[in-house]
Amino acid sequence: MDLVTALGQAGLGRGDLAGLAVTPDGTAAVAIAGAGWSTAASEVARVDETLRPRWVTWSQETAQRLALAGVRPATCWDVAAVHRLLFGGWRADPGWAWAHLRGLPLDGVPVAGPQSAGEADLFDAAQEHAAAQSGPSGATPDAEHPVEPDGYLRQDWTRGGWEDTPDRVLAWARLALEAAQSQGATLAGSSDGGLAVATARSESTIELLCAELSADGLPMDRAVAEQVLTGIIGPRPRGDAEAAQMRAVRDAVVLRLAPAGVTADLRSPVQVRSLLAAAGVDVPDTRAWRLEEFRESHPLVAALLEWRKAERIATTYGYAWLDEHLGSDGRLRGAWTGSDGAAGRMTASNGLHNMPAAMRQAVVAAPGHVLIRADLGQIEPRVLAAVSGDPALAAATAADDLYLPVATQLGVDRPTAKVAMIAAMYGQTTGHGGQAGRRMRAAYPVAMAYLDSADRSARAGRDLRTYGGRLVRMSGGDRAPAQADAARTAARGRYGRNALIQGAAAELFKMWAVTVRARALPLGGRIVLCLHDELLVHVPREHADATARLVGDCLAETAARWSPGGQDARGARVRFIADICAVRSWADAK
DNA sequence: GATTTCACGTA
DNA sequence: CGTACGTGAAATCC
Repeated sequence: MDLVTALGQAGLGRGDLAGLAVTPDGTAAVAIAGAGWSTAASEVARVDETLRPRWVTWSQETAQRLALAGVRPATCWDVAAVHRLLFGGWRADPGWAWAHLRGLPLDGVPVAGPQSAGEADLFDAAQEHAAAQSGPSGATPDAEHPVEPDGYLRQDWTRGGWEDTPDRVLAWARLALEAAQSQGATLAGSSDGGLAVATARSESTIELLCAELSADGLPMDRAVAEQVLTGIIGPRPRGDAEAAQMRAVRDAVVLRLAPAGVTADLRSPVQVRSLLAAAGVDVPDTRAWRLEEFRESHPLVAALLEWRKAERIATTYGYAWLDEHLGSDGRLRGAWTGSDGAAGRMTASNGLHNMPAAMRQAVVAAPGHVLIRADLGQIEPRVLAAVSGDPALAAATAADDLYLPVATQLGVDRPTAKVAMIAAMYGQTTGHGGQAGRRMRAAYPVAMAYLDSADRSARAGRDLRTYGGRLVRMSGGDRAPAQADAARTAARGRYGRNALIQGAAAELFKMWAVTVRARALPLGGRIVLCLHDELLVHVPREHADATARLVGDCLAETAARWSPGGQDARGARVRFIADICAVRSWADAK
């Protein structure tokens, strides 16, 4: 009997949990209550298309292995992602997550997984060693049981030693299922269980998207990228000598504006500070925002700031960057994570999240395709309205430009209203209060109380939870020093209020993104970039309009589920808006 | 050689 | 008008 039939007969239906483990070579195991199968990744795809269960995985690694085999499941429950939601922080290896679920003392967890690239080699060596030791007939006693008598996961399993026999792969899948069921029960019992479970699902499925983003990459035109670089730092040098000479030429442009006889290594902040002092500019450090006020009066400063721009491109986003990360297929690739350690935003490496704006013109759809660019408008104040349940602020979200009704309400102009709102959300350090600030308290007391509460808790070292249920740890670690001075205490308060807004915005964004991922697939649409409040979807040109509409529809649906409002005591419905357009190049947006 | 600091790109 | 992240080079630590 094939797997689809067997699972169907076993009663596995849409959305039901099914444990899934995949070995590096693409062999899979599927576990449901009371039964399990060893199979090929391609069978996982067939089951997904016909029965569409929610696959339970330990971490994004499973999705990465599936993506290599061309398998892209619709949904999952990722134990690591849900662990980060429930318990905060970044660490989420199986042994660590398991100990949390079982309520075991954390100092007893046997050995952490690899925490840095530097340890990867040791980790691999340990894996090989374990595999060599077990051998064809050398299974150690209890090797088939991943759980120790004391309740912790066995060290050889958490290190990856489960991959050597089909039975062990299956046991690992079964254990993931068990972990997920435990996590689900915990979430369902939390204060807003419905939202928490929904958040756990989107935070999980984002891990599938991350694996796909890493595998697919961002479409980029190498010739355009090289043109951009040529315009800023000159043509590609032919060798190290030429590169050094071009650097020297760029340096000379700045240094000839220095006082006679004075020179410096422009790459050394200490020497730059001395150089500036010799030119009559006395600054405590040489950061751009500090130098900005001297740009007009001192040509040396202006030249230095221009030099810094070019130097940034040359060192971080130059030809070496293209050579290293832009594939011969015209895709820029980096690793993606579904949630960072603080508020749970997505992160990406290799410059995907901090590419200079000038380079956007090189981000171009493939022939016959377009990019649908969608970015959320004024996401943070709208999120504040939703998570705090402030009826007056919720009413203001009806406007396309939220700051206009806020300005009217406060009796100030729009720029003042905007500054007052942002100061309230993130905590100002200068010019405390002010008239606009006092009026904010009067006009939006519920929202302000929400922020004040977050600020107080954070300063006191009490943990916070975002609207969707992510734990933001403020206790322990150096985030809450016993003898905090006033400045550090205030910084913790700002961190806390920011984490609740940024974190909730990230949760809404990810729920939107996984919805778009699912709905755009039949049109051939693929998300190719997530940038905190902005999505890029790569889609065949003939489906451009339909995809643009779909992205907007997905936002409306997601917002309605995420922040119901209207029919209950929460008050007015919060409106979320997105600017959506179809473009050939990312730079053409707006 | 590893870690910290400075600086700056993105949101 | 604050927070977050990732990166690279210099400075510093061990």
